[in-house]
Parts: sequence; C-alpha cells; structure tokens
Amino acid sequence: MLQQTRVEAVIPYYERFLARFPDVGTLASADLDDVLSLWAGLGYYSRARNLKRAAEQLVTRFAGRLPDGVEMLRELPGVGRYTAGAIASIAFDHPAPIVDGNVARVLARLVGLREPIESSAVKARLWEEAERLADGPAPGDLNQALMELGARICIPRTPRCDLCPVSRFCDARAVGDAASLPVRAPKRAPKIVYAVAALVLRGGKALAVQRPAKGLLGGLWELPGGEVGARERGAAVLARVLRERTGLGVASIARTGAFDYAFTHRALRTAVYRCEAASGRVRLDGWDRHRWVAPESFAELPLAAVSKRALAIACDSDG
DNA sequence: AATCCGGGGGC
DNA sequence: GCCCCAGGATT
Repeated sequence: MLQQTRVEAVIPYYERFLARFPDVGTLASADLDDVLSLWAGLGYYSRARNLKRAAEQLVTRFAGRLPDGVEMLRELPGVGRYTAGAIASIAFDHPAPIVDGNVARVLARLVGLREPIESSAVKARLWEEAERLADGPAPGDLNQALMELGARICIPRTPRCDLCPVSRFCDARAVGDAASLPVRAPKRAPKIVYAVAALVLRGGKALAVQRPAKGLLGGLWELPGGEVGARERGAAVLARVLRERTGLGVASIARTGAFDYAFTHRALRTAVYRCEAASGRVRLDGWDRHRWVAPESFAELPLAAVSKRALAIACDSDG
C-alpha cells in the first residue's frame, strides 16, 4: 500500500484491510473482488492484485511465512528492490539497503548528487550509498530513520536543516543548494482525453461494467461509456459509444453534467448522461463483465475516484 | 531507458 | 494549482 503513496493516505485503508484479511492465508483464499473493493480509492490497483498473488505464493511455497532473504522476497509479485530490502532489514534485521523517494532525497543532498535523480548512474550511486549505510548493527532502524528523516526534516522544497541531526555532514548544506536538490527530469504534459459516461437504466436497474484486469483502473467497476474525439459531443455520440461498447440501444438521453479529472499523466474531461436502454442482450466490448444493479447500490461496487465522481453527477440531476 | 499505473496530503 | 509520495512491471 505504501508504494508511491503517503503514510497518511494509507492508514485508513490499512486498518480496514487488516481487519478483513488479518493473515496471509485469509488473503490468499479471498475473492479478488473483495480485495479490490477494499483497495478502491487507493490507486495503483495492480498492487492489490500482486499482493493477493504474493499471498497465494507464500501459502503454496513457504507455508504461509515470509522468506527472510532479499532474493526470494523479490520473486514475489509486487516486491521489488525497495520492498524486499524493507522487509529483509526491518522484519529480519538483515543489512539490506533501501532507497525510496525520501531516502533518495536525503542521500542526494547528503552526498551532493546534482544530476537528475532518474538517471541510472545516480540511482546506482544511491543504492551504493544506502548499502554502505545499512551495513551496520541495526539496519532496520537505520533504514527507517533515513525514511523518517526525509519525511519530517529533509523535506522537498523547504528542508529544515536547522533541525537536521546530520547537517554537518551534508554536502548540500555546505554548498547551500539543499532546497534545489534532488534535480528531477522535467515531466511531460498530461495528455487530454475526452470521454462520455452514462447511467444506463432499464427496469429501474443501472448497468455497471467491470474494466479488464490489466491497465488503467484494472478490475474496477464503472459507468459504461468511453473515449470520444475532442470535438465530439451530444447525445448522438453517447448513443453510438453505448451501442458499440455494450450492444444496447438507448433512448430518452439526458445530459446531467460534466467534470474534469486529473490522473498523474492524463487529463480527463467527461460528459455525463442518463438514459433508458432498449431491450436486447448486453454484448461488451472492452469490459470483462457487467451487472444490472439498483442505482443506490452502484456505489457499493469497487469504484475508482473518477467513477464515483461520474456516478454522483449522473444521479445528481432530477432529469 | 521509457512508459504506464491513482489519488491525495501539504504547501 | 503544483509537487511528490515508505515503487514495480512491462516494453
């Protein structure tokens, strides 16, 4: 859960998750949809899928226990160099290094690395430094201290060097450029995507569709709809998208609103509709499953934040 | 080496 | 509004 996600954001999800799946065996035998519903809203949904697969492998290969070595830990899905090092050092007290976003910033300043932190040369150097530091009497404590230093004192933009216990060893402090380190490569502008989505009703039930396991928002449910061209708009476009992607004809289409939503590397502009579906069988294109649900219980499905937004707008109007 | 993959806390 | 977060998998 903590991969690329702040501790404060994780805590409520972590509490609910562990209450529901208190041990590896429970998670391994759980229904994937139940795992996803507890993950819904946290983002990076492949992590949930990987975590469940890892639990399954722990049961079948390791009798439900975590191995203590970095090499075997890294064989688990979703466990990379950082996570393997964190488990090995914190749980088992092995001298394994870790470099997360916080540690990278601390070390870039401490050592004085002034090339873009994304470069492989800098990354290699960071892991070397982290390895040197972890090779001591309490590697788990050392690693956690490094991360905590980065999260509390050696923060981005406004480092609190006056409070830093290692400022007298810090190259950036001596040079005076701590606030501008680490250097980051410029990021590309998000791509603008236009979309339509609709609450499709038939006999008082609403059509919910499940996204494919791989890719964006994998395995989550949403309102049917889809990407449209930048200048496409209106009820006819919605009707065409729904016919192509659900096989359903729709009528009495009402536009209930629109909203903008920002993913990290995508800017989404969605027009939201409500409509009645004609009779006929659902034939999905681009979704794994569908369900007809009571509109009030749509929100109980595992939905991404963007889909909750669309649903709220679809239900908001009295149209 | 690049790209993809979410969401929100904190400024 | 912007930055960046207790990264990993895929291509």
